[in-house]
Amino acid sequence: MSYTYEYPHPAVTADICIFSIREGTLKVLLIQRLIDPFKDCWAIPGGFIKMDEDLAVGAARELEEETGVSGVPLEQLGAYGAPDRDPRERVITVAFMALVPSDQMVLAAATDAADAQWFDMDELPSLAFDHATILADARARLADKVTNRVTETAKSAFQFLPQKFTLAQAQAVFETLKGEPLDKRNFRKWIAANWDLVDLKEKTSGGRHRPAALYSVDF
Amino acid sequence: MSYTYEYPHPAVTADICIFSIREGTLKVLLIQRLIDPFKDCWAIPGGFIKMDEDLAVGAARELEEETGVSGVPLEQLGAYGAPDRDPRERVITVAFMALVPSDQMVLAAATDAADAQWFDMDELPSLAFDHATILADARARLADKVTNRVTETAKSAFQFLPQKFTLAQAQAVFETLKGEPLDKRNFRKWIAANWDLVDLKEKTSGGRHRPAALYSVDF
DNA sequence: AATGTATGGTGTAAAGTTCACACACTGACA
DNA sequence: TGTCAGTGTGTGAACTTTACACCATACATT
Repeated sequence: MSYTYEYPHPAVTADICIFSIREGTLKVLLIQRLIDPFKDCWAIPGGFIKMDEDLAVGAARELEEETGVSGVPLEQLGAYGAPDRDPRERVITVAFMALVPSDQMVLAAATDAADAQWFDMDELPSLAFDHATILADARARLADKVTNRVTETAKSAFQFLPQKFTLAQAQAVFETLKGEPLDKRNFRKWIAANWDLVDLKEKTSGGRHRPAALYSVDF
Repeated sequence: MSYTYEYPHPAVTADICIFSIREGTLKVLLIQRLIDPFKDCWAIPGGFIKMDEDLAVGAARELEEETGVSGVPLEQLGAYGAPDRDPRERVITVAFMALVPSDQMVLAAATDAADAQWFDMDELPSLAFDHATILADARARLADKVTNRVTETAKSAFQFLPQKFTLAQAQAVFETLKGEPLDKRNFRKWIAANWDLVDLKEKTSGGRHRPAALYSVDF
């Protein structure tokens, strides 16, 4: 089967930066490429957009195919289209990002991928194509979104917390996402002002310290 | 000549929202389509990306081809790719926006365009494809950029002012771009704080009122 | 010459936001 | 009963944002 056009057409892909928190640090999901170009190289997951699907839908499909995750709010970062970003042919990619809870995830290396792994954002391997640029842009956007406005992205931060959580746990999550330490008192004021926290009137126990109050969040 | 691929490829275009101020109101440059689909319909200028050019370069080329304007800082808005946005074939477009001084512009209807005209943003015709959506997004972004940060976009606001201008003239320009009235005293504080205004020690004359001080701006 | 009119030009106070910062509390454990 | 480790709490300074009203000056009109 082949497809013929009167004028040259670029290929269009969607690439998705999937962030998560594991072991208290910010991770990104990368796949190891099975085929050239950049065979064996690590890359952010993504793939070709089908002719009858919307960009966000295609990105979600690729995301689900390669990681098993669905239902995450994808945010578009923009299009990346330097002429030589793919050595095979002209490929324009539309980048998306998502923040997902990693415990719901089944890592399964799919087509075109030898492996799929979480990488610490501080210890990235060298990446295929211009993925390092895309990922850096996504990282900056993530930090921006998470604490500035009450967005879908910020909501998903709570996915890293158990149903009942302490404010210290919440602070740790937001610090990881933002990439910088936050002031304890200011953080508590912020979270109380911006989210609907429910004081569960329960306390943690078992720590060698004063018990912490447990909260849940309503959206 | 034809181009054949193993898998189907979408076409990729760049569309550019070109804003300007004419007669004190915000205008956008539209072209009237010469060919189907949407023949005779108005649309934002744009065209197909060449295989060897960067997205922004392609957008700049289309912009120059269709309007004669060059050297404007284009800002990417994002990709729009609903499967049915173009009835012919799958077309994904990358939208850009720019703010240009309209007096440097030579309006020349080019290939695919029967006419090119400035439209008042408050009196838009119905637009081809999903251009109404793109344009609405661009409008919102413009209002955001212009007064919030000292960006390239904000710099270009001064292109609508003569070299020597009064603060009232400047305020009118910024109000037009932002789409809402601004407080006179607060505006004067803002512009003095954020831009390097040079007091030319000259005054306007001829008006039936008190003369105004003239300024120029250094970047 | 006096008056009207149209625009130019100026300051301050209140409200809200952001940021920095230090110490007492309490349960677990030894 | 003492120490450890993390919990929990309030205020002031700096800054930003917003609201708001009156006199000044040139020209035109009478």
